[in-house]
Amino acid sequence: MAEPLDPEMFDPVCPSSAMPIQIGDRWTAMVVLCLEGGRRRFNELRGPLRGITPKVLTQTLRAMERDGLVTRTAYDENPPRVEYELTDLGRTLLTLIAAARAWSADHLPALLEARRAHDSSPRSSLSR
Amino acid sequence: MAEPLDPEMFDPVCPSSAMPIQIGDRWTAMVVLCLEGGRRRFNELRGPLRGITPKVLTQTLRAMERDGLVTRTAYDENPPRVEYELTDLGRTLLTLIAAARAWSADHLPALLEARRAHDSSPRSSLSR
DNA sequence: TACCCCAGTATCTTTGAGGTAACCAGTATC
DNA sequence: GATACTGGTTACCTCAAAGATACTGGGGTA
Repeated sequence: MAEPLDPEMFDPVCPSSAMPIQIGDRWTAMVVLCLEGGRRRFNELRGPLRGITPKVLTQTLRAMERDGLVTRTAYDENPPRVEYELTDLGRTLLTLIAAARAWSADHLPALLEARRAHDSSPRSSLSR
Repeated sequence: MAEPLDPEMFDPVCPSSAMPIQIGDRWTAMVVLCLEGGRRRFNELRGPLRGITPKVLTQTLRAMERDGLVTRTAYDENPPRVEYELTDLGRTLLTLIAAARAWSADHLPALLEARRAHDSSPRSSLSR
């Protein structure tokens, strides 16, 4: 269906610790990006989504299905096969995600530097 | 300094239940919008941020200060006075927030309709 | 003397996000 | 025939964050 996903496509250091922008749940934007290239199976998604537990992936996908962002297709086979695909509505999030990534590219270093400076300032450990 | 803030500027129904885009913590984007028109005092922010408790507002502002998004200025007066103001970095979030709001204006109705349809579908309460 | 103001703290309860482990039904392996 | 494996999902528990409620402090006002 599509190229295999790059298991390193997301930096495990960044996700929610630094990135101040979030689309939907913590993993929604990454799922959208994983599905950008076409439909994917459940365990195919687990690779790039470093450290996501199957439970949380199920929750995320269910919520996205409910919101009309992805479709879920289950094939009556053995072993079972389920494929997820972006809807047109889900695809509209791509531009927004691109804007968020552009912001990060432009401004995240400044934010991290401010944080570092604040944390290492002697003032940050004193009472106000 | 600036016009008083409209206490109805945010819809208490929407916040995180429907809006699939989030900047920073739950309240960060709203704080940025409140500060867009100029510096504001602590209790001035509590009005439009319907239902925020002082504890959470303090936490939010402290985190934003740490990240270099706002500055905090305390005046040694009685009663005490503290003012918060957007930094240049904080101001860069405005375009991103505008993009998120534009997405919502364009697509949120479709998302909510998908959710409503899904929830009222008999299938949603059956086993898979 | 009592009370109010502002900008927060302190304490407790509730919510929910996430981790671990098990499940199912069929298929391959030994 | 018994065991292990497979993919997707579920049940159960834990722990940190969010929220509700109440209180602080110190000068100004009645």
